[in-house]
Amino acid sequence: MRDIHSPACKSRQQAMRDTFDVISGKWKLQIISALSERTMRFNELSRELGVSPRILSRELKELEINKLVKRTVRDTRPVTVEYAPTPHSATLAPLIEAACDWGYLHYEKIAGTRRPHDPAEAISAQRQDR
Amino acid sequence: MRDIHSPACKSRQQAMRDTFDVISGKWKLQIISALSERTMRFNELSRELGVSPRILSRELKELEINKLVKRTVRDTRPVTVEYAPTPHSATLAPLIEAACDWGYLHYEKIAGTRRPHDPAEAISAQRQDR
DNA sequence: CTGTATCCCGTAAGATACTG
DNA sequence: CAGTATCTTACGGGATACAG
Repeated sequence: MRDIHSPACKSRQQAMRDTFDVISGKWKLQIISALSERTMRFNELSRELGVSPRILSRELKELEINKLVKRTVRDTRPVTVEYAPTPHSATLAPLIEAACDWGYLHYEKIAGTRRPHDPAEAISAQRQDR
Repeated sequence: MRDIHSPACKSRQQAMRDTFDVISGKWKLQIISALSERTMRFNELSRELGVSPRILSRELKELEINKLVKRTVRDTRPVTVEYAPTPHSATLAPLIEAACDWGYLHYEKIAGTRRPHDPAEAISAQRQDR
């Protein structure tokens, strides 16, 4: 949170954008979390998270490009594919921690300052439907 | 990054989703960063970030609902409106730090494993084609 | 089983013009 | 200056069928 105009902060802003380019979207962090718990095959992961094959396939490719999941073809019959977390995906832990912590903090802030009958309402206020 | 199935982690996942519901989108964190540097008026902010009035207006409203920016109408002529960060927006600092840090780390990881002439290419690889 | 190919929809985001 | 109104496009995401 420094001068947005300084070269140093241009980089910071850029780094932040890079991060969110890589991990944003509905599924990426969920996939990483799930695989961090235990490795899974394609369909297993699909069922576990409730994500359609098309989306899952795309997300896994992107994660693999960024070295955040490891894809292993197992020579079974029929062939199965095992997806696993990587050392690099473990480095996301602090970010995930910070995100969780802030989620709790924000909930307290918002829910705590509103009348009792509408807790957590503002938290998703920006999403009309869903 | 614990058991995704445990009750504790259900809450964690939820907290993470809450966080990203609030700060996701192309502009929210950029707005907060910019305002943390110095308070700005509406058009100033618009030009500074290169975001259209329509989008900026919407983003600022959402941020205000979540107590992440403070809107102050100044009694000038014509009327001007000053946007400022809040104490609550300052609590995002650790998350922003973590995101910046990971962005750098990831850049090193990806760029470092690629041929010198295409740095940062994989970082946005997932957005190129399609 | 592991994906791909199609088709569809809602929403984020941009461009531009306009109002108070 | 501070927004709002309209229009348009791009894309994320979902459903389903199907291919290897």
